[in-house]
Amino acid sequence: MDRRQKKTRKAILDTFRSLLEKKRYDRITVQEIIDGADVGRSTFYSHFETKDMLLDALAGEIFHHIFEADPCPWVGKDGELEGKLSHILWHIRDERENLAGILLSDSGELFMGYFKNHLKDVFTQYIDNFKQSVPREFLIEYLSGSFAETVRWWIKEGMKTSPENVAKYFSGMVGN
Amino acid sequence: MDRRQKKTRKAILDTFRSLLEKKRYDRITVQEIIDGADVGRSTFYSHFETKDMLLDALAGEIFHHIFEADPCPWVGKDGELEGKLSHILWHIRDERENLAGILLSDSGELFMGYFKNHLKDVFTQYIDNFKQSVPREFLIEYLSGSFAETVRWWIKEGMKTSPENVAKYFSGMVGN
DNA sequence: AATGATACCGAACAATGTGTTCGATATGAT
DNA sequence: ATCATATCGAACACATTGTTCGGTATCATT
Repeated sequence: MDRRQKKTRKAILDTFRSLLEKKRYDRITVQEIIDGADVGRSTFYSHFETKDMLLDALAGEIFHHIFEADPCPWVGKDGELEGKLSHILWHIRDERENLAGILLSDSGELFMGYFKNHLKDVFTQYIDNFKQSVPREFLIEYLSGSFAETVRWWIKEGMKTSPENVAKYFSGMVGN
Repeated sequence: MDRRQKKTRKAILDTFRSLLEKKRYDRITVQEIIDGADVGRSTFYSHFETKDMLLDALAGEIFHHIFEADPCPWVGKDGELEGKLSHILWHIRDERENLAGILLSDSGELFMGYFKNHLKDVFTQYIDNFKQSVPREFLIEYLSGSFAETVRWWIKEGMKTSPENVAKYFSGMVGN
């Protein structure tokens, strides 16, 4: 990828990110973004068709590290759900500067949506181990929402608890 | 209140509501609303300062019946949390035509936010009965989110289960 | 260092939406 | 019947959007 492209792309995403921490997504204008990034109007549109696609791109970059990252040595047993969650929590802590500002912002709900979608994939993979006394689809929806909410709380509280304990914590919360 | 005011207010709110079922909140323009409601531009702004305030008004009307309504005879014990939740679920079922379209729409997350805020008040009232092995604030946040998610699932599934069973269901889910 | 490709700039553009104002009209309450 | 006021509708200045295009700067390659 051309250096110039990388540079402008980064400038746009960074500006967008910092704007998101200050005001709601739908009040942010393309004008503000290109002013902040010091980029021409046409340049912006050559990188992103829409403001929505810029949002997708940002969410993608943020959650990529957390969910697509290679398995880490420092987290043990990865076959079980609790291990996987703990693994995810480690990555989240690594990204806390990037996540905190955004998940706790006015547009936080937006990113919670992306977050929950990723989590749904995870739980979909790991949920077979459970005996399902409730509909599978609901269980996945429920667990994703609950875990996302738990993480947001964790971040808001300053991540005092260790990832492993949060995972245990959560497991205890949802029972089974 | 003047008949004319009531009429236009209703026309605006109804149009807005039906637009919300078709497209995302932030893509809806005032122009579309006043066209649909067949109302003059200045009239709209004499009723609502902002599109956001229109949203507030709509959310207020929808959730008012559910949360502010008088205690009902057909629901028994109201002192306990499960009874209260069951009570709320009854009201939700009464409002299902109004709720379903909106909670399951593209702007559903927006209304889930309002919903969760109301629930937070409820849980805040009823939570003292619990021994708190986890921070109270988190517990409230967690329960509100979980219950809201449960309700959304309930609505999506066509409300086959009875309110009492959903309440029990939920209680079982969160343990304690 | 020279060359060709291409990413960027910046100005201009039509189109659409916003929020306000104001006099005229219609409909309400009494 | 009278007075108050809600609505209309047109006009307004202004902001935002998304596109176009010729010129300029920067890149990768040889």
